[in-house]
Amino acid sequence: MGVMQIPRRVDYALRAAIYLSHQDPERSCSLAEIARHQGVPRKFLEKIIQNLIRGGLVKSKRGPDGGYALARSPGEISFQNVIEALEGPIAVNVCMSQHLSCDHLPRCTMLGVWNEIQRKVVDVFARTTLADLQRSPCQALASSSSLSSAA
Amino acid sequence: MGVMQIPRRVDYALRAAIYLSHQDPERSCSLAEIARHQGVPRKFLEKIIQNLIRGGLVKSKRGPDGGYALARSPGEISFQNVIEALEGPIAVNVCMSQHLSCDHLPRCTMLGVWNEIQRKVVDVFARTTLADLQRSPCQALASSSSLSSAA
DNA sequence: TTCAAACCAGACTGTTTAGGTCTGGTTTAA
DNA sequence: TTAAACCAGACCTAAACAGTCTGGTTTGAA
Repeated sequence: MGVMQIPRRVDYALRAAIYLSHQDPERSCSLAEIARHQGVPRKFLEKIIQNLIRGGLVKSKRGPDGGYALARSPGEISFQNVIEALEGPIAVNVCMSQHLSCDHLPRCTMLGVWNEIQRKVVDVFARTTLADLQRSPCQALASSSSLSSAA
Repeated sequence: MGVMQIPRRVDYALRAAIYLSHQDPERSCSLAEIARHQGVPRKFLEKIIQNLIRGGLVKSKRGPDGGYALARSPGEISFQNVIEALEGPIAVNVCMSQHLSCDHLPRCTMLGVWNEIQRKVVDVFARTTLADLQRSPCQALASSSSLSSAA
């Protein structure tokens, strides 16, 4: 079950970022607070957030009453930013990653298809920011037409 | 490297199906022939093709001079058919798979995004058939605009 | 100044998946 | 009756996944 499925850690990172986007940006949220609200294992989340810090998306404050806050405004943090802070560049097939060389060239007829998927996926992740989720508390059944422009 | 990357076995299955789509449908292609032409490990490919057979996409002929051929015309075999024969239903996040239940509901604001990605990915895989690849031997640098209609 | 609440860093671990391989069948044309 | 081919499933190794553990360092406050 689940080809092309995003890993849990990415889901957790996005949850954390979204949580922070709802808070006062001046306030530091402790790890425990975020973990509790999002239902994510505390220590695992800690490691994940370090990636967001190294990626410049989150800033931290140490010491008592320390914690985390977004380093930029929610409108300036895209899903792609979060995902790539953890995973590096998105590549739906191996031929999409390493400098466009496919060892089965020049006869691989699939490249166009991978290209199209890649483009569409990255497009959604790039255009969707944390700010886009701040309204709409639950859109479980919506088919998200409001988020996408026509490709 | 490679979040949301399709596994090698899916790539191999598609290669094999595409290879068969180029052959005379009455002729049986041996495993060795397919493996050689597509540069896929022979025994691994054998196991993969069994999935395609169980999925009704490929038929086999046993005995000397036996082999494999497509069970339907190339225009009636989509990427989605091949992928799901191996992997089961496509689900870009866990909440997309198990009967639309996300344990963080009703507050998960991401569902709309996953939904959109899911829809776009499945759309491409569903609309692309083996017949679409029979012309265009190499479209490495094309951005595949001919394959997609506007979403 | 010392305590403790918080973050930081990296080693470690158990389970699953990926990507194959191996062994031993069964079918069937020559 | 042989051998070329497919069939079926157990097996294997390495990596990835999802966490946990241990032991730091920083810093506000008593």
